[in-house]
Amino acid sequence: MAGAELSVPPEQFTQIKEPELIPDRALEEEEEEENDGVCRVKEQPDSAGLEVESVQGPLQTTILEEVPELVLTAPEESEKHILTLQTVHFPSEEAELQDLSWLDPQQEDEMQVMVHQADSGVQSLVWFGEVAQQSLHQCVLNVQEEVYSLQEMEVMQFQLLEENVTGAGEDYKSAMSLEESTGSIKKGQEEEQLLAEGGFSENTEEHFFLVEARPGDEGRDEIVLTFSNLNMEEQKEKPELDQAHLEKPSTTKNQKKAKGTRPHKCGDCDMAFVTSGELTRHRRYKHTHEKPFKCSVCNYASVEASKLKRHIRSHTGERPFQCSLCSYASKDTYKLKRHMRTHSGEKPYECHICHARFTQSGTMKMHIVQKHSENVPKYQCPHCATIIARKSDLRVHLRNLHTYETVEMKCRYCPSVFHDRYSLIQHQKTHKNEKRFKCDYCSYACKQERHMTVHIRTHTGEKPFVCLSCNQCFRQQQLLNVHFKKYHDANFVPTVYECPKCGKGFSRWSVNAKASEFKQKQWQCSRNSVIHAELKL
DNA sequence: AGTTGTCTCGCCCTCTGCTGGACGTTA
DNA sequence: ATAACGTCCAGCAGAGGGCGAGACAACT
Repeated sequence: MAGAELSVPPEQFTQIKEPELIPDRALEEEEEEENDGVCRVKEQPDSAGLEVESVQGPLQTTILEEVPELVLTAPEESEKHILTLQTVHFPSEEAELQDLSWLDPQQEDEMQVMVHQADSGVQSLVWFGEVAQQSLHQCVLNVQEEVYSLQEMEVMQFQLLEENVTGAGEDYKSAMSLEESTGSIKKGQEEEQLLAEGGFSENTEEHFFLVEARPGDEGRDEIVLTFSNLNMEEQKEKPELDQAHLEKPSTTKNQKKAKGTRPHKCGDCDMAFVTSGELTRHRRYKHTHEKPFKCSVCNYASVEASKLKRHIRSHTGERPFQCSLCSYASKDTYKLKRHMRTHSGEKPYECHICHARFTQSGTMKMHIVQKHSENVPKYQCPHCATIIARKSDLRVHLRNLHTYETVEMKCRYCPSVFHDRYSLIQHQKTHKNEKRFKCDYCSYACKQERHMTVHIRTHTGEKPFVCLSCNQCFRQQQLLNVHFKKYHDANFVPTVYECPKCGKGFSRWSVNAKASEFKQKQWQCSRNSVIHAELKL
Protein backbone atom coordinates (compact mmCIF):
# COMPACT_ATOMS: atom_id res chain seq x y z
CA MET A 1 0.00 0.00 0.00
CA ALA A 2 1.65 3.15 -1.15
CA GLY A 3 -0.88 5.71 -0.24
CA ALA A 4 1.57 8.20 1.13
CA GLU A 5 2.80 9.00 -2.31
CA LEU A 6 -0.57 10.07 -3.49
CA SER A 7 -0.62 13.80 -3.39
CA VAL A 8 -3.63 14.01 -5.65
CA PRO A 9 -6.08 11.21 -5.36
CA PRO A 10 -7.08 9.61 -8.60
CA GLU A 11 -10.61 9.73 -9.75
CA GLN A 12 -11.49 6.40 -8.37
CA PHE A 13 -10.79 7.48 -4.88
CA THR A 14 -13.49 7.88 -2.38
CA GLN A 15 -13.05 9.21 1.05
CA ILE A 16 -13.99 7.49 4.17
CA LYS A 17 -16.91 9.39 5.43
CA GLU A 18 -16.49 11.33 8.55
CA PRO A 19 -17.93 9.35 11.36
CA GLU A 20 -21.26 10.66 12.35
CA LEU A 21 -21.27 12.61 15.47
CA ILE A 22 -23.67 11.90 18.18
CA PRO A 23 -26.31 14.60 17.73
CA ASP A 24 -26.19 16.20 21.14
CA ARG A 25 -22.47 16.43 20.99
CA ALA A 26 -22.10 17.27 17.38
CA LEU A 27 -21.89 20.99 17.92
CA GLU A 28 -19.26 20.59 20.53
CA GLU A 29 -17.30 18.34 18.26
CA GLU A 30 -17.53 20.81 15.43
CA GLU A 31 -16.32 23.61 17.57
CA GLU A 32 -13.39 21.65 18.78
CA GLU A 33 -12.42 20.63 15.31
CA GLU A 34 -12.74 24.11 14.03
CA ASN A 35 -10.58 25.40 16.75
CA ASP A 36 -7.54 23.38 16.15
CA GLY A 37 -8.25 21.05 13.32
CA VAL A 38 -7.01 18.18 15.36
CA CYS A 39 -8.73 14.87 15.39
CA ARG A 40 -9.72 13.76 18.81
CA VAL A 41 -10.27 10.70 20.78
CA LYS A 42 -13.33 10.84 22.93
CA GLU A 43 -13.33 9.16 26.22
CA GLN A 44 -16.01 6.65 26.77
CA PRO A 45 -16.39 6.26 30.45
CA ASP A 46 -18.51 3.22 30.60
CA SER A 47 -17.74 1.55 27.38
CA ALA A 48 -15.58 -1.38 26.78
CA GLY A 49 -13.45 0.73 24.56
CA LEU A 50 -13.44 2.42 21.26
CA GLU A 51 -16.24 1.30 19.13
CA VAL A 52 -15.67 0.97 15.48
CA GLU A 53 -17.60 0.61 12.33
CA SER A 54 -18.46 -2.83 11.24
CA VAL A 55 -16.42 -4.30 8.49
CA GLN A 56 -18.71 -2.82 5.92
CA GLY A 57 -18.53 0.59 7.47
CA PRO A 58 -15.53 2.01 5.75
CA LEU A 59 -16.56 0.30 2.59
CA GLN A 60 -19.78 2.22 2.60
CA THR A 61 -17.83 5.12 1.39
CA THR A 62 -20.07 8.05 0.97
CA ILE A 63 -19.44 10.98 -1.26
CA LEU A 64 -18.83 13.91 0.95
CA GLU A 65 -19.97 17.42 0.62
CA GLU A 66 -17.50 18.46 3.22
CA VAL A 67 -14.06 17.08 3.47
CA PRO A 68 -13.92 15.25 6.70
CA GLU A 69 -11.43 15.49 9.34
CA LEU A 70 -10.49 12.13 10.51
CA VAL A 71 -12.05 11.73 13.87
CA LEU A 72 -10.86 9.19 16.27
CA THR A 73 -13.75 8.79 18.50
CA ALA A 74 -14.95 6.58 21.20
CA PRO A 75 -18.40 5.13 21.03
CA GLU A 76 -21.30 6.90 22.45
CA GLU A 77 -24.20 5.29 24.10
CA SER A 78 -26.10 5.30 20.87
CA GLU A 79 -24.01 2.35 19.76
CA LYS A 80 -23.23 4.10 16.54
CA HIS A 81 -20.25 2.43 15.04
CA ILE A 82 -17.33 4.69 14.56
CA LEU A 83 -14.34 4.08 12.44
CA THR A 84 -11.35 3.88 14.66
CA LEU A 85 -7.93 4.49 13.28
CA GLN A 86 -4.76 4.15 15.17
CA THR A 87 -1.16 4.55 14.23
CA VAL A 88 1.08 1.66 14.97
CA HIS A 89 4.81 1.85 14.58
CA PHE A 90 6.94 -1.16 14.27
CA PRO A 91 10.54 -1.03 15.24
CA SER A 92 11.15 -3.39 12.38
CA GLU A 93 9.29 -5.32 9.79
CA GLU A 94 9.58 -8.32 12.04
CA ALA A 95 8.10 -6.60 15.00
CA GLU A 96 6.25 -8.62 17.51
CA LEU A 97 3.88 -7.70 20.20
CA GLN A 98 2.76 -8.87 23.49
CA ASP A 99 -0.17 -8.45 25.78
CA LEU A 100 -3.16 -9.76 23.93
CA SER A 101 -5.34 -9.55 26.97
CA TRP A 102 -7.54 -6.91 25.44
CA LEU A 103 -8.83 -9.32 22.87
CA ASP A 104 -12.37 -10.31 23.48
CA PRO A 105 -13.67 -12.94 21.14
CA GLN A 106 -17.21 -12.24 22.25
CA GLN A 107 -17.22 -8.91 20.51
CA GLU A 108 -17.86 -10.23 17.07
CA ASP A 109 -19.60 -7.20 15.73
CA GLU A 110 -16.74 -4.85 16.04
CA MET A 111 -13.94 -4.21 13.71
CA GLN A 112 -10.84 -2.18 14.08
CA VAL A 113 -8.82 -0.39 11.53
CA MET A 114 -5.29 0.33 12.38
CA VAL A 115 -2.41 1.96 10.69
CA HIS A 116 0.75 0.08 10.39
CA GLN A 117 3.83 2.12 9.95
CA ALA A 118 6.96 0.16 9.56
CA ASP A 119 10.50 1.41 9.62
CA SER A 120 10.49 1.40 5.89
CA GLY A 121 8.00 4.18 6.09
CA VAL A 122 5.31 2.17 4.38
CA GLN A 123 2.00 2.71 6.01
CA SER A 124 -0.76 0.24 5.88
CA LEU A 125 -4.21 -0.12 7.25
CA VAL A 126 -5.12 -3.09 9.28
CA TRP A 127 -8.57 -4.42 9.72
CA PHE A 128 -9.22 -6.34 12.80
CA GLY A 129 -12.50 -7.79 13.89
CA GLU A 130 -13.87 -9.56 16.86
CA VAL A 131 -12.09 -7.42 19.33
CA ALA A 132 -13.04 -5.36 22.24
CA GLN A 133 -10.92 -2.33 22.67
CA GLN A 134 -10.51 -1.63 26.26
CA SER A 135 -6.82 -1.98 25.78
CA LEU A 136 -6.42 -0.80 22.29
CA HIS A 137 -3.31 1.04 23.11
CA GLN A 138 -1.60 -2.19 23.99
CA CYS A 139 -2.16 -3.78 20.67
CA VAL A 140 0.10 -4.00 17.71
CA LEU A 141 -0.86 -6.02 14.71
CA ASN A 142 1.16 -7.54 12.01
CA VAL A 143 0.26 -6.80 8.46
CA GLN A 144 1.16 -9.01 5.58
CA GLU A 145 -0.98 -7.57 2.85
CA GLU A 146 -1.65 -4.12 1.65
CA VAL A 147 -4.53 -4.69 -0.69
CA TYR A 148 -7.44 -6.80 0.35
CA SER A 149 -10.53 -7.92 -1.33
CA LEU A 150 -13.66 -7.63 0.66
CA GLN A 151 -13.91 -11.35 1.03
CA GLU A 152 -10.39 -11.43 2.29
CA MET A 153 -11.18 -8.80 4.83
CA GLU A 154 -14.12 -10.67 6.10
CA VAL A 155 -12.20 -13.81 6.71
CA MET A 156 -8.88 -12.23 7.42
CA GLN A 157 -7.07 -13.34 10.48
CA PHE A 158 -4.25 -11.27 11.64
CA GLN A 159 -1.23 -12.66 13.25
CA LEU A 160 -0.59 -11.06 16.57
CA LEU A 161 2.96 -10.60 17.47
CA GLU A 162 4.70 -9.87 20.68
CA GLU A 163 5.86 -6.41 21.34
CA ASN A 164 9.56 -6.50 21.59
CA VAL A 165 10.19 -3.45 23.67
CA THR A 166 8.89 -3.25 27.17
CA GLY A 167 8.60 0.48 27.31
CA ALA A 168 6.64 0.79 24.17
CA GLY A 169 3.34 0.26 25.80
CA GLU A 170 3.77 3.19 28.10
CA ASP A 171 4.96 5.40 25.32
CA TYR A 172 1.99 4.49 23.27
CA LYS A 173 -0.32 5.06 26.15
CA SER A 174 1.18 8.44 26.47
CA ALA A 175 0.87 9.18 22.81
CA MET A 176 -2.73 8.14 22.69
CA SER A 177 -3.61 9.57 26.03
CA LEU A 178 -7.18 10.67 26.26
CA GLU A 179 -6.18 13.41 28.59
CA GLU A 180 -4.01 14.86 25.91
CA SER A 181 -6.98 14.49 23.66
CA THR A 182 -5.14 15.02 20.47
CA GLY A 183 -6.25 11.78 19.00
CA SER A 184 -4.33 12.60 15.90
CA ILE A 185 -2.47 10.00 14.08
CA LYS A 186 0.91 11.29 14.83
CA LYS A 187 4.27 11.37 13.29
CA GLY A 188 7.03 13.86 13.60
CA GLN A 189 10.05 15.11 15.38
CA GLU A 190 9.84 12.73 18.25
CA GLU A 191 9.23 9.86 15.96
CA GLU A 192 12.79 8.80 15.55
CA GLN A 193 13.36 8.71 19.24
CA LEU A 194 10.18 6.85 19.85
CA LEU A 195 10.92 4.46 17.11
CA ALA A 196 14.35 3.92 18.47
CA GLU A 197 12.72 3.09 21.73
CA GLY A 198 10.26 0.85 20.03
CA GLY A 199 7.51 3.20 20.93
CA PHE A 200 5.02 5.21 19.01
CA SER A 201 5.62 8.47 17.32
CA GLU A 202 3.84 11.60 18.19
CA ASN A 203 3.42 14.79 16.33
CA THR A 204 0.65 17.02 15.31
CA GLU A 205 0.40 16.23 11.65
CA GLU A 206 -2.94 14.95 10.54
CA HIS A 207 -3.30 12.30 7.94
CA PHE A 208 -5.83 11.49 5.36
CA PHE A 209 -7.47 8.23 4.51
CA LEU A 210 -8.80 7.26 1.18
CA VAL A 211 -10.64 4.22 0.08
CA GLU A 212 -10.22 3.12 -3.46
CA ALA A 213 -12.34 0.49 -5.06
CA ARG A 214 -11.06 -1.08 -8.19
CA PRO A 215 -11.59 -4.23 -10.15
CA GLY A 216 -9.51 -7.05 -8.89
CA ASP A 217 -8.68 -10.48 -10.07
CA GLU A 218 -11.44 -12.82 -11.04
CA GLY A 219 -13.92 -10.02 -11.21
CA ARG A 220 -13.70 -9.28 -7.54
CA ASP A 221 -13.49 -5.74 -6.44
CA GLU A 222 -10.53 -4.84 -4.38
CA ILE A 223 -10.59 -2.25 -1.70
CA VAL A 224 -7.44 -0.27 -1.38
CA LEU A 225 -7.09 1.69 1.79
CA THR A 226 -4.61 4.43 1.40
CA PHE A 227 -3.00 6.26 4.24
CA SER A 228 -1.74 9.56 3.03
CA ASN A 229 0.26 12.30 4.62
CA LEU A 230 -2.06 14.90 3.21
CA ASN A 231 -2.96 17.10 6.05
CA MET A 232 -6.49 18.07 6.74
CA GLU A 233 -6.09 21.77 6.17
CA GLU A 234 -4.90 21.09 2.69
CA GLN A 235 -7.80 18.82 2.08
CA LYS A 236 -10.22 21.32 3.42
CA GLU A 237 -9.24 23.61 0.64
CA LYS A 238 -9.77 20.96 -1.97
CA PRO A 239 -13.28 19.74 -1.61
CA GLU A 240 -13.31 18.83 -5.23
CA LEU A 241 -11.52 15.75 -4.17
CA ASP A 242 -14.75 14.34 -3.07
CA GLN A 243 -16.81 15.92 -5.73
CA ALA A 244 -14.92 16.09 -8.93
CA HIS A 245 -12.51 13.30 -8.30
CA LEU A 246 -13.80 11.04 -5.66
CA GLU A 247 -17.26 10.53 -6.91
CA LYS A 248 -18.04 6.96 -7.57
CA PRO A 249 -20.99 5.24 -9.07
CA SER A 250 -23.44 4.25 -6.42
CA THR A 251 -23.57 0.79 -7.82
CA THR A 252 -19.92 0.26 -7.08
CA LYS A 253 -20.46 1.52 -3.62
CA ASN A 254 -23.44 -0.64 -3.17
CA GLN A 255 -21.71 -3.67 -4.54
CA LYS A 256 -19.37 -3.45 -1.62
CA LYS A 257 -22.26 -3.24 0.75
CA ALA A 258 -24.10 -6.05 -0.93
CA LYS A 259 -21.69 -8.69 0.33
CA GLY A 260 -22.52 -10.06 3.68
CA THR A 261 -25.05 -7.98 5.30
CA ARG A 262 -27.41 -7.17 2.48
CA PRO A 263 -29.44 -10.21 1.76
CA HIS A 264 -32.21 -8.52 -0.20
CA LYS A 265 -30.85 -8.44 -3.70
CA CYS A 266 -32.58 -6.74 -6.58
CA GLY A 267 -33.33 -9.13 -9.40
CA ASP A 268 -32.99 -6.45 -12.05
CA CYS A 269 -29.73 -4.83 -11.05
CA ASP A 270 -26.78 -5.28 -8.76
CA MET A 271 -28.25 -3.41 -5.85
CA ALA A 272 -28.81 -5.09 -2.52
CA PHE A 273 -30.36 -3.88 0.68
CA VAL A 274 -30.56 -4.58 4.34
CA THR A 275 -34.31 -4.79 4.49
CA SER A 276 -36.98 -5.93 2.11
CA GLY A 277 -38.64 -2.55 2.44
CA GLU A 278 -35.60 -0.87 1.04
CA LEU A 279 -35.58 -3.31 -1.84
CA THR A 280 -39.25 -2.68 -2.54
CA ARG A 281 -38.68 1.03 -2.54
CA HIS A 282 -35.66 0.69 -4.78
CA ARG A 283 -37.60 -1.44 -7.25
CA ARG A 284 -40.33 1.17 -7.36
CA TYR A 285 -37.81 3.89 -8.07
CA LYS A 286 -35.74 2.07 -10.60
CA HIS A 287 -37.74 -0.70 -12.16
CA THR A 288 -41.49 -0.84 -11.58
CA HIS A 289 -41.95 2.93 -11.33
CA GLU A 290 -44.94 2.30 -9.15
CA LYS A 291 -45.88 5.53 -7.40
CA PRO A 292 -48.61 4.90 -4.86
CA PHE A 293 -48.70 8.41 -3.43
CA LYS A 294 -50.62 10.71 -5.71
CA CYS A 295 -51.16 14.43 -5.43
CA SER A 296 -54.79 15.49 -5.36
CA VAL A 297 -53.99 18.86 -6.91
CA CYS A 298 -51.80 17.89 -9.83
CA ASN A 299 -50.73 14.69 -11.49
CA TYR A 300 -47.61 14.30 -9.42
CA ALA A 301 -47.08 10.92 -7.87
CA SER A 302 -44.26 9.64 -5.74
CA VAL A 303 -42.77 6.46 -4.44
CA GLU A 304 -42.67 7.73 -0.89
CA ALA A 305 -45.16 9.59 1.23
CA SER A 306 -42.50 12.03 2.36
CA LYS A 307 -41.94 13.06 -1.21
CA LEU A 308 -45.61 13.75 -1.69
CA LYS A 309 -45.58 15.73 1.53
CA ARG A 310 -42.68 17.77 0.24
CA HIS A 311 -44.38 18.22 -3.08
CA ILE A 312 -47.56 19.47 -1.45
CA ARG A 313 -45.57 22.39 -0.09
CA SER A 314 -45.12 23.61 -3.65
CA HIS A 315 -48.89 24.00 -3.74
CA THR A 316 -49.39 25.40 -0.28
CA GLY A 317 -46.31 27.61 -0.31
CA GLU A 318 -45.42 26.38 3.13
CA ARG A 319 -41.82 27.08 4.02
CA PRO A 320 -41.09 25.65 7.41
CA PHE A 321 -37.34 26.13 7.36
CA GLN A 322 -36.51 29.73 8.16
CA CYS A 323 -33.06 31.21 7.65
CA SER A 324 -31.76 32.72 10.85
CA LEU A 325 -29.88 35.45 8.99
CA CYS A 326 -32.36 36.69 6.43
CA SER A 327 -35.96 36.42 5.42
CA TYR A 328 -35.46 33.41 3.24
CA ALA A 329 -37.35 30.28 4.16
CA SER A 330 -37.19 27.01 2.34
CA LYS A 331 -39.43 24.06 1.85
CA ASP A 332 -36.86 21.55 2.94
CA THR A 333 -33.72 21.40 4.99
CA TYR A 334 -31.36 20.86 2.12
CA LYS A 335 -32.33 24.09 0.42
CA LEU A 336 -31.86 25.97 3.64
CA LYS A 337 -28.45 24.43 4.10
CA ARG A 338 -27.55 25.31 0.54
CA HIS A 339 -28.88 28.80 1.04
CA MET A 340 -26.69 29.30 4.09
CA ARG A 341 -23.67 29.22 1.80
CA THR A 342 -24.77 32.59 0.52
CA HIS A 343 -24.15 33.94 4.00
CA SER A 344 -21.01 32.01 4.80
CA GLY A 345 -19.43 32.56 1.41
CA GLU A 346 -18.55 28.92 1.30
CA LYS A 347 -17.75 27.60 -2.14
CA PRO A 348 -17.16 23.94 -1.68
CA TYR A 349 -16.88 23.01 -5.33
CA GLU A 350 -13.65 23.66 -7.18
CA CYS A 351 -12.93 23.18 -10.85
CA HIS A 352 -10.07 20.73 -11.04
CA ILE A 353 -8.78 22.43 -14.17
CA CYS A 354 -8.77 26.15 -13.41
CA HIS A 355 -9.50 25.95 -9.67
CA ALA A 356 -12.41 28.34 -9.88
CA ARG A 357 -14.75 27.81 -6.99
CA PHE A 358 -18.51 27.47 -6.94
CA THR A 359 -21.33 27.33 -4.48
CA GLN A 360 -23.19 24.54 -6.18
CA SER A 361 -22.08 21.42 -7.93
CA GLY A 362 -24.31 22.12 -10.88
CA THR A 363 -22.70 25.48 -11.42
CA MET A 364 -19.30 23.91 -11.43
CA LYS A 365 -20.51 21.25 -13.82
CA MET A 366 -21.80 23.88 -16.21
CA HIS A 367 -18.56 25.80 -15.89
CA ILE A 368 -16.53 22.74 -16.84
CA VAL A 369 -18.76 21.99 -19.80
CA GLN A 370 -18.66 25.55 -21.09
CA LYS A 371 -15.06 26.40 -20.37
CA HIS A 372 -13.10 23.19 -20.51
CA SER A 373 -14.98 20.83 -22.78
CA GLU A 374 -14.29 20.40 -26.46
CA ASN A 375 -17.75 19.66 -27.72
CA VAL A 376 -19.64 22.43 -26.04
CA PRO A 377 -23.35 22.09 -26.69
CA LYS A 378 -24.92 25.01 -28.50
CA TYR A 379 -28.50 26.01 -28.85
CA GLN A 380 -29.79 27.17 -32.20
CA CYS A 381 -32.57 29.69 -32.14
CA PRO A 382 -35.48 28.27 -34.17
CA HIS A 383 -36.37 31.71 -35.51
CA CYS A 384 -33.02 33.14 -36.52
CA ALA A 385 -29.41 32.17 -37.07
CA THR A 386 -28.33 32.98 -33.53
CA ILE A 387 -26.50 30.22 -31.70
CA ILE A 388 -26.35 30.53 -27.93
CA ALA A 389 -24.27 28.59 -25.47
CA ARG A 390 -26.91 28.09 -22.80
CA LYS A 391 -30.44 26.96 -22.94
CA SER A 392 -31.51 29.53 -20.41
CA ASP A 393 -29.95 32.28 -22.46
CA LEU A 394 -31.73 31.06 -25.55
CA ARG A 395 -34.89 31.46 -23.53
CA VAL A 396 -33.94 35.06 -22.80
CA HIS A 397 -33.14 35.57 -26.46
CA LEU A 398 -36.53 34.23 -27.48
CA ARG A 399 -38.25 36.36 -24.88
CA ASN A 400 -36.49 39.57 -25.88
CA LEU A 401 -36.43 39.21 -29.64
CA HIS A 402 -39.03 36.73 -30.78
CA THR A 403 -41.95 37.30 -28.47
CA TYR A 404 -45.09 38.52 -30.20
CA GLU A 405 -46.00 41.98 -28.99
CA THR A 406 -49.56 43.14 -29.36
CA VAL A 407 -48.39 46.73 -29.53
CA GLU A 408 -47.01 47.55 -32.96
CA MET A 409 -43.38 48.64 -33.17
CA LYS A 410 -42.75 51.18 -35.90
CA CYS A 411 -39.70 51.40 -38.12
CA ARG A 412 -37.84 54.59 -37.45
CA TYR A 413 -37.18 55.09 -41.17
CA CYS A 414 -40.40 54.07 -42.85
CA PRO A 415 -44.06 53.41 -42.04
CA SER A 416 -43.56 49.66 -41.57
CA VAL A 417 -44.70 48.14 -38.29
CA PHE A 418 -43.70 44.90 -36.61
CA HIS A 419 -44.80 42.75 -33.69
CA ASP A 420 -41.44 41.35 -32.63
CA ARG A 421 -38.17 43.08 -32.03
CA TYR A 422 -36.12 40.77 -34.20
CA SER A 423 -38.16 41.51 -37.31
CA LEU A 424 -38.03 45.21 -36.55
CA ILE A 425 -34.27 45.22 -36.14
CA GLN A 426 -33.73 43.16 -39.26
CA HIS A 427 -35.97 45.48 -41.23
CA GLN A 428 -34.27 48.60 -39.96
CA LYS A 429 -30.95 47.21 -41.07
CA THR A 430 -32.23 47.22 -44.63
CA HIS A 431 -32.34 50.97 -44.38
CA LYS A 432 -28.65 51.09 -43.65
CA ASN A 433 -26.63 52.72 -46.49
CA GLU A 434 -29.87 53.30 -48.24
CA LYS A 435 -30.20 56.75 -49.89
CA ARG A 436 -33.78 56.89 -48.93
CA PHE A 437 -34.08 60.67 -49.11
CA LYS A 438 -34.88 61.51 -52.68
CA CYS A 439 -35.21 64.99 -54.14
CA ASP A 440 -38.58 65.86 -55.62
CA TYR A 441 -37.01 68.18 -58.18
CA CYS A 442 -34.03 66.19 -59.42
CA SER A 443 -32.36 62.78 -59.16
CA TYR A 444 -30.38 63.67 -56.08
CA ALA A 445 -30.66 61.19 -53.19
CA CYS A 446 -28.94 61.02 -49.83
CA LYS A 447 -28.80 59.02 -46.57
CA GLN A 448 -29.53 61.85 -44.18
CA GLU A 449 -32.48 64.12 -44.00
CA ARG A 450 -30.39 67.18 -43.12
CA HIS A 451 -28.47 66.80 -46.36
CA MET A 452 -31.70 66.77 -48.30
CA THR A 453 -32.89 69.89 -46.48
CA VAL A 454 -29.81 71.76 -47.65
CA HIS A 455 -30.12 70.38 -51.17
CA ILE A 456 -33.75 71.44 -51.50
CA ARG A 457 -32.65 75.05 -50.98
CA THR A 458 -30.77 74.85 -54.26
CA HIS A 459 -34.16 74.47 -55.89
CA THR A 460 -36.16 76.85 -53.73
CA GLY A 461 -33.47 79.51 -53.54
CA GLU A 462 -33.96 79.78 -49.83
CA LYS A 463 -30.99 81.31 -47.98
CA PRO A 464 -31.91 81.49 -44.32
CA PHE A 465 -28.46 82.34 -42.92
CA VAL A 466 -27.83 86.12 -43.02
CA CYS A 467 -24.51 87.83 -42.29
CA LEU A 468 -25.12 90.44 -39.57
CA SER A 469 -22.29 92.59 -40.92
CA CYS A 470 -23.11 92.76 -44.62
CA ASN A 471 -26.57 91.16 -44.89
CA GLN A 472 -25.31 88.62 -47.40
CA CYS A 473 -27.42 85.44 -47.29
CA PHE A 474 -26.29 81.80 -47.37
CA ARG A 475 -27.98 78.42 -47.68
CA GLN A 476 -25.85 76.82 -44.96
CA GLN A 477 -24.62 77.92 -41.58
CA GLN A 478 -21.14 76.69 -42.44
CA LEU A 479 -20.96 78.92 -45.50
CA LEU A 480 -21.93 81.90 -43.38
CA ASN A 481 -19.23 81.02 -40.84
CA VAL A 482 -16.51 80.89 -43.52
CA HIS A 483 -17.72 84.15 -44.98
CA PHE A 484 -17.71 85.93 -41.65
CA LYS A 485 -14.19 84.84 -40.77
CA LYS A 486 -12.81 85.70 -44.17
CA TYR A 487 -14.32 89.15 -44.52
CA HIS A 488 -15.28 90.41 -41.05
CA ASP A 489 -12.87 88.81 -38.56
CA ALA A 490 -9.70 90.90 -38.22
CA ASN A 491 -7.88 88.17 -36.30
CA PHE A 492 -8.54 85.56 -38.91
CA VAL A 493 -5.35 84.18 -40.50
CA PRO A 494 -6.04 81.76 -43.34
CA THR A 495 -4.08 78.54 -43.22
CA VAL A 496 -1.97 77.94 -46.25
CA TYR A 497 -0.74 74.47 -47.12
CA GLU A 498 2.39 74.83 -49.13
CA CYS A 499 3.41 72.27 -51.63
CA PRO A 500 6.94 71.23 -50.72
CA LYS A 501 7.77 70.61 -54.34
CA CYS A 502 6.71 73.82 -56.01
CA GLY A 503 6.04 76.10 -53.05
CA LYS A 504 2.50 77.03 -54.07
CA GLY A 505 -0.07 77.44 -51.34
CA PHE A 506 -3.45 75.71 -50.79
CA SER A 507 -6.25 76.49 -48.42
CA ARG A 508 -7.76 73.03 -47.75
CA TRP A 509 -5.89 70.43 -45.91
CA SER A 510 -7.42 70.24 -42.55
CA VAL A 511 -8.34 66.69 -41.80
CA ASN A 512 -6.82 63.28 -42.36
CA ALA A 513 -8.97 62.57 -45.34
CA LYS A 514 -7.55 65.65 -46.94
CA ALA A 515 -4.04 64.63 -46.08
CA SER A 516 -4.17 61.79 -48.52
CA GLU A 517 -5.64 64.16 -51.05
CA PHE A 518 -2.79 66.57 -50.51
CA LYS A 519 -0.23 63.85 -50.90
CA GLN A 520 -1.86 62.84 -54.10
CA LYS A 521 -1.87 66.43 -55.30
CA GLN A 522 1.69 66.79 -54.21
CA TRP A 523 2.67 63.84 -56.31
CA GLN A 524 0.75 65.25 -59.20
CA CYS A 525 2.35 68.62 -58.61
CA SER A 526 5.75 67.40 -59.66
CA ARG A 527 4.32 66.52 -63.06
CA ASN A 528 1.29 68.70 -63.60
CA SER A 529 0.98 72.09 -62.00
CA VAL A 530 -2.53 72.57 -63.38
CA ILE A 531 -3.93 70.80 -60.42
CA HIS A 532 -2.94 73.72 -58.24
CA ALA A 533 -5.49 75.90 -59.88
CA GLU A 534 -8.29 73.90 -58.34
CA LEU A 535 -7.09 74.42 -54.81
CA LYS A 536 -5.43 77.80 -54.95
CA LEU A 537 -6.48 80.55 -52.63
C1' DA B 1 -36.68 -11.15 23.21
C1' DG B 2 -35.48 -11.18 18.61
C1' DT B 3 -36.88 -10.52 13.87
C1' DT B 4 -39.30 -8.39 10.23
C1' DG B 5 -41.92 -5.00 7.76
C1' DT B 6 -43.54 -0.38 7.39
C1' DC B 7 -43.35 4.34 8.13
C1' DT B 8 -40.88 8.34 8.46
C1' DC B 9 -37.17 11.60 8.58
C1' DG B 10 -33.24 13.39 6.75
C1' DC B 11 -29.42 13.83 3.69
C1' DC B 12 -27.50 14.47 -0.70
C1' DC B 13 -27.80 14.49 -5.37
C1' DT B 14 -29.19 16.19 -10.24
C1' DC B 15 -31.75 18.89 -13.34
C1' DT B 16 -33.81 23.07 -14.36
C1' DG B 17 -34.56 27.88 -14.89
C1' DC B 18 -34.32 32.72 -13.53
C1' DT B 19 -31.47 36.73 -12.40
C1' DG B 20 -28.18 40.28 -12.67
C1' DG B 21 -23.38 41.80 -13.48
C1' DA B 22 -19.68 41.80 -16.96
C1' DC B 23 -18.43 42.60 -21.36
C1' DG B 24 -18.44 43.27 -26.33
C1' DT B 25 -20.90 45.24 -30.25
C1' DT B 26 -23.57 48.55 -32.55
C1' DA B 27 -26.10 52.72 -33.47
C1' DA C 1 -18.21 59.35 -26.29
C1' DT C 2 -22.22 57.24 -25.01
C1' DA C 3 -26.30 54.56 -24.53
C1' DA C 4 -28.69 50.54 -25.81
C1' DC C 5 -28.57 45.93 -26.56
C1' DG C 6 -27.27 40.90 -26.70
C1' DT C 7 -24.61 37.19 -24.96
C1' DC C 8 -21.69 35.11 -21.45
C1' DC C 9 -21.41 33.64 -17.01
C1' DA C 10 -21.84 32.62 -12.06
C1' DG C 11 -25.14 32.78 -8.30
C1' DC C 12 -29.04 31.03 -6.58
C1' DA C 13 -33.41 28.68 -5.74
C1' DG C 14 -37.26 25.23 -7.07
C1' DA C 15 -38.39 20.64 -7.71
C1' DG C 16 -37.85 15.96 -7.44
C1' DG C 17 -35.08 11.26 -7.26
C1' DG C 18 -32.71 7.99 -4.50
C1' DC C 19 -31.31 5.90 -0.44
C1' DG C 20 -29.61 5.30 4.60
C1' DA C 21 -31.29 4.65 8.88
C1' DG C 22 -34.14 5.22 13.11
C1' DA C 23 -38.74 4.38 15.29
C1' DC C 24 -42.21 1.40 16.03
C1' DA C 25 -45.64 -2.12 15.61
C1' DA C 26 -46.56 -6.84 14.30
C1' DC C 27 -44.98 -11.31 14.16
C1' DT C 28 -42.40 -15.56 15.59
